[in-house]
Amino acid sequence: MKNTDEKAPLPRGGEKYDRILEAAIEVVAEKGFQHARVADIAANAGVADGTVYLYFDNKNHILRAAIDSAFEQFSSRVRAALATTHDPIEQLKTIARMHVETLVARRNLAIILQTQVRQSSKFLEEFSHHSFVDYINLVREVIRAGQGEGLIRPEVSDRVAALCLFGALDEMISSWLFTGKPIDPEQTATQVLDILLKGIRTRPSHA
Amino acid sequence: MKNTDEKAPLPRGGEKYDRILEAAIEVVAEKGFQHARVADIAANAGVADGTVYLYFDNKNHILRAAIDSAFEQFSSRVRAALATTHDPIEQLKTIARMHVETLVARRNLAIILQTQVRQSSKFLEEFSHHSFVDYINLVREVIRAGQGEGLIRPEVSDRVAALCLFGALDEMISSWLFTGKPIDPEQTATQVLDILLKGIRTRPSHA
Amino acid sequence: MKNTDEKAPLPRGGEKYDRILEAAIEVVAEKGFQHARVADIAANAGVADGTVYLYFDNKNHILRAAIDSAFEQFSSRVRAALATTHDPIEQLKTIARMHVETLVARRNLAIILQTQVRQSSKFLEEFSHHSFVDYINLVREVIRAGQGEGLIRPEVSDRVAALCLFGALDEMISSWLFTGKPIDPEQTATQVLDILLKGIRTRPSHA
Amino acid sequence: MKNTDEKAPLPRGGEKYDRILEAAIEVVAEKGFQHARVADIAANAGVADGTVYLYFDNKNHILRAAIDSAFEQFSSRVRAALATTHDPIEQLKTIARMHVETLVARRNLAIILQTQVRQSSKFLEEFSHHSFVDYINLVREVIRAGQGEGLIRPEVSDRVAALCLFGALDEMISSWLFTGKPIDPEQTATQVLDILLKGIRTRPSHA
DNA sequence: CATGAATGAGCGTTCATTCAT
DNA sequence: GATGAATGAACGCTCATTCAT
Repeated sequence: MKNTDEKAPLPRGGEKYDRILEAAIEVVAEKGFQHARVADIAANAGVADGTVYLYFDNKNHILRAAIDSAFEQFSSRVRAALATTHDPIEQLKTIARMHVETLVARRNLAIILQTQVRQSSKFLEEFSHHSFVDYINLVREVIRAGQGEGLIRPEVSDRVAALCLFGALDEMISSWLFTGKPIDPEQTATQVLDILLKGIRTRPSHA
Repeated sequence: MKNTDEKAPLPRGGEKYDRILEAAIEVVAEKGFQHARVADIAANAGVADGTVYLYFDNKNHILRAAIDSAFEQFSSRVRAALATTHDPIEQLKTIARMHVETLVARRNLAIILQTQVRQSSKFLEEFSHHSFVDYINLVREVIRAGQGEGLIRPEVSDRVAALCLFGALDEMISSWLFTGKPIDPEQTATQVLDILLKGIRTRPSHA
Repeated sequence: MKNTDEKAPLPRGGEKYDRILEAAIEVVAEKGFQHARVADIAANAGVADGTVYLYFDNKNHILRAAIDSAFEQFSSRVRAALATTHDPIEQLKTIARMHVETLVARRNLAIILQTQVRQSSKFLEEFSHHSFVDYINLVREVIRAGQGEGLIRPEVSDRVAALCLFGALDEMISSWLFTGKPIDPEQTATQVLDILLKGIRTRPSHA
Repeated sequence: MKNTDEKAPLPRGGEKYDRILEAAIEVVAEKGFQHARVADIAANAGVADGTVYLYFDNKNHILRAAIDSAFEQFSSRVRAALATTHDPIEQLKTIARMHVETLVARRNLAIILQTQVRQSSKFLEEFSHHSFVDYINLVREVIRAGQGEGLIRPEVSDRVAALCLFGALDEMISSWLFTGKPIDPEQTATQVLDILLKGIRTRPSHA
């Protein structure tokens, strides 16, 4: 006889599922995860408190699902965009631009990524860090391709380069959120990439 | 009748004050701010629960004081180190190395800076974001000095460059904390700075 | 985003509401407001601690509601009783008798009125002093009616007379509670009213 | 061998003792007993927190001593005043006048008597209700004297009459404290006594 | 599937009291 | 006697989660 206590798997989609996810992003961005009450999220999604638990195991899992979903969406959009060119340098530009554009366009998501993601991986039961690693790997591949084509210095670690790019872009977003000053995604991405590609030092005259 | 509601200013230092601060850093790094109970911090500091409130207004202020104090210590140590050379490039190397070294040496502090600082400035009553800005400004000054001496490209925004440096270093620390793999601060700093200074692109032959 | 901070109005009645109110009167009469724990009240009402907060904003409001409700019930019962006669003297007798009878019958309520009401109006957020004033006004009207009919001395202030009546009755109740000796409501009311109506002085022979 | 754990009796007087008592009356009148912190009282008296415990067993005892002392002072002043005449009616007038005058002159004390005394006898460990009974007995004696001289109706209970007088005066004070309107002690006492002595009813024409 | 009333564990903070100096 | 830093028990309130309807 099977253990009938096993819980049926929760529905991974559906209209209400999405509404709850959207509501969670909104409320968590507004108040932070700890101060976002499940009741708030439910109210914002237009469902009863208990309904939330028909779609998610618990509060932590809502945030986890929201972050995962955001990363996945972003990752797949980037992958799609990368298909339009084979020039690794152009691809890096595309990544940088989309990164900034996406987060500037979805401020709530940006707030959550800035404030909650690091929390998540340590204190919420391990959000699938997976999707973040995926994204970084995407960048690393592009860099290695660039190295293969002789466009990027071979002695540079693709891992370090990818982290530098991500970290720099992230810091620009962070600064935008803190200062509140509007930024131009195109220009911001260009500035960061310019530095990453060419460095800030003046070219040694004829070394 | 004297107004007995005014609170005497709390002691800013002293043996117990320091013990509580240290305990807070340890416990918060371990469990996260929300799950760190005041009772945990008190026990860890070897004082009674109520004693904490002889030194801090409330739980939030403990974390705030810990972060502020960490930033201040770091900032002043960096300033001191910068005095040993006047070469801006060398100074940037010093900053990068000390940044990584300090956080690798104080893992708990690194965890808090990674996981709690962004939270703090948004959801706890504004930790003095001040000390962070101070640090960024320090880097900007060095960069501007480098531009003045013709060592750094003048068309680069010192603000963007400083944020890129900080973001990149931060991401390396973050990656270290997540993966758990030990890193060599010296080498890490060198790698990041190499990229920031020279870029990742191969030198266009003789364009 | 909807403002999820606005609180839905709490239910003003219902079975649980009443049970909590009754429990509060019992516990507060027994231990005093300050020593009455919310947990005590909840246990006494047979509900969980948190349930109390589904019906009342906070501990203070429970007491407030209890006092208000008691005054209102009493006030309306007295009003009803007054309709049975139009003789102001008889009406005063009715008021006095019901006042003593009601509180003797509900000892817990008497205790609360004696010990908590004055507290409430000064230190808890103003219980609706309103219902007390209502009661005093009722007495004043009866007295004025008596003056209109030439039954009560016109030079007497209706306010002072009403306060004297209330104060005297209150003191009898207070004395009963303190000494613990049983009293006969009918007789007590009669004695007090006799004094209020005729005074204690012997009639000056033929002045 | 005697039990050396016995506590030495606390000093019942002295400059600090009085200062603490005065401070307690002020603070308790202002904030209520429960919200009056021992630290407030100590600060107001200009002594250290711990010093309070050199003179009083605990917080409750401070209030108890304050109330007792007030009643005793009042009682003895009244007794002295009563010696100036032997006419019981005049004596009642004196009592009424002094009662109102004293409390109007010492508003803080009036507040405490209104709000804290009833509390005391039930919830603070029995303040010496004694001093209150003393006061009531004083009035009863005067009334009995009046009855002996044929000035006061013999069928009236001296206990009830005394309680009526006290209750009525008390209610006038209470009304003053609540409404905040200034009152004339002389006139107030006269009005109350007029009612107590002659009643509010018009004299039956020639019954 | 959906509801939302009910639950109760959990914790930050206060403050009367003590005692080493 | 006097001090005031330190103590730690006590409790109001919140909110994630459950479950009868």
